[in-house]
Amino acid sequence: MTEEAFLEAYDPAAFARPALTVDLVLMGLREGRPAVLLIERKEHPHAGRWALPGSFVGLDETLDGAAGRVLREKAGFSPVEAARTRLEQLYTFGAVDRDPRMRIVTVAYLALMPEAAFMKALESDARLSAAILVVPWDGTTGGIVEAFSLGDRDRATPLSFAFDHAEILAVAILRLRGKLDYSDVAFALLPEVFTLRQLQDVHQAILGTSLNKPAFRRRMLDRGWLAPTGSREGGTSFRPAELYRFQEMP
Amino acid sequence: MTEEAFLEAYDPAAFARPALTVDLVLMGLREGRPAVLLIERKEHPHAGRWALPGSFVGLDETLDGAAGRVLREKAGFSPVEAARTRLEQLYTFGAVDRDPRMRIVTVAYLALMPEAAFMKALESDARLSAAILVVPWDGTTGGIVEAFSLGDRDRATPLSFAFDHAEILAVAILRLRGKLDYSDVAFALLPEVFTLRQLQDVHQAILGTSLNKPAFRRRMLDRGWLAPTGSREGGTSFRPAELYRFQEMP
DNA sequence: AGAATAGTGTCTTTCAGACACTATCAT
DNA sequence: ATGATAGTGTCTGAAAGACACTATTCT
Repeated sequence: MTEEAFLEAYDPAAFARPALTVDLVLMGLREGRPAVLLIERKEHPHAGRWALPGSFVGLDETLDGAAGRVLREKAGFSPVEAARTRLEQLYTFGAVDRDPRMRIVTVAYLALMPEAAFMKALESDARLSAAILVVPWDGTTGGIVEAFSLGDRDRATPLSFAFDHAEILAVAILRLRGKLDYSDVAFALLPEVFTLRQLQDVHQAILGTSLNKPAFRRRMLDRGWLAPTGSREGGTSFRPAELYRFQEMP
Repeated sequence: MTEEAFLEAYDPAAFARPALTVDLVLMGLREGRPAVLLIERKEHPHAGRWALPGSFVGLDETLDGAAGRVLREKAGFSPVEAARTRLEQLYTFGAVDRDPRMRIVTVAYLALMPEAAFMKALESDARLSAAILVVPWDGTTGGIVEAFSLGDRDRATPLSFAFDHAEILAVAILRLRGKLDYSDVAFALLPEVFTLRQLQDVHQAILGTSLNKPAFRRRMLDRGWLAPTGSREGGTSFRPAELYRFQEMP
């Protein structure tokens, strides 16, 4: 916009333009590590490789709207579940040759959900598979993200990604790490009520490091985001932990 | 991409698609505050309002490439200057009605430059004007950005923005604040060599707060990003300060 | 000498890391 | 009682804020 020569282009079809899609990093936690939902491509190009679920952006929907639609159409979320999922724009990828068929620019989104919703989405659509992400801790640089099928216990054969989706995943993990301790992203990966131990596990899974227990508890409780529910977890064979609920800053 | 029904769309013109642009927040510092370069719109819509420089994204250029082209074509940067300017993707705005003429999605970029380059760009193109940004310090929320013409010393009449460009500016300021103390963004607003006082002024201008001098110096020097040049600033009527140069982390 | 800022020494407070300790629950 | 984890008290060290002080340059 703000183009002087714009008026000449008033006919929307006058100029060739890139196609626009959204691609979603559907992220949850499995086995104490970040995990994503992927689709195995059946057609060319990149047949047999793993891709993020996505869709074209319609003329009459916002980017967030298109991302929400993918959540419902491709991950089997009900409108209520989709509204409860934390959806955040990540970055826009526009390399000229990122798709060999034609010029496609994609707006990547990060969708965070608790483990239960992650598993439900996985089961809702046979095309979806879950992959565990293994991210080397190399400080702040992009780093290479490796993904392994949930069944691949030995982490023997890493999955290969379609298009630039490995890059998108690397950006997703980095963003998550960066926002972890000043925002409330971690709570989007937890159920409604949770223990402090679970919260610490989430942080550790995202950071890929272990954290000091007393310091972590102090920091979390001092922040004022946690409201004790008064009840305790059940089903343990040891002392059950207090359950907390996330509540906005006052 | 990753659309099953994709093959049906193999004809690039088959589906109506949003137009795609880049818009640039050309940012420098003036009078100890953040300032941006804006273009006053002459045509409808939003004639008389102030807009960010931007352009459509060509089929054969990347997003970063299109942003660099705007830098050269609209801000009069030479290729060398453009390459030296720090250009960073900010966020992608896709509200359906953000442009009344047609559906346009825009990828916003933040371009940071030292004061000299900022003034040179301002003078290179008569259509460009500089505006001082006044951002209320309301913690982390979006907040309203007000802009005033460089000549408007009393800050009497705020400029009104075209399209959603006020929102884009708010995101830009917030991003800058967020990255200020873990990244090297501040150095992009300073000349090659600079004093610690100038560095502190940049931080204060972006944050909108004043900072503790000894603590600031300690933090900056301990980070290891500053290399003393051995020479001192000139032209002062008092003790001249040591000049430093930014150098990457080892 | 005086003015003005550069640059530092040090005290205090705050907070993270570490470790050990106590508390509580199921079996 | 035992085992296992929840949860806390406290020491230590690192780093920020505050304040006052010294240092250096120009006029």
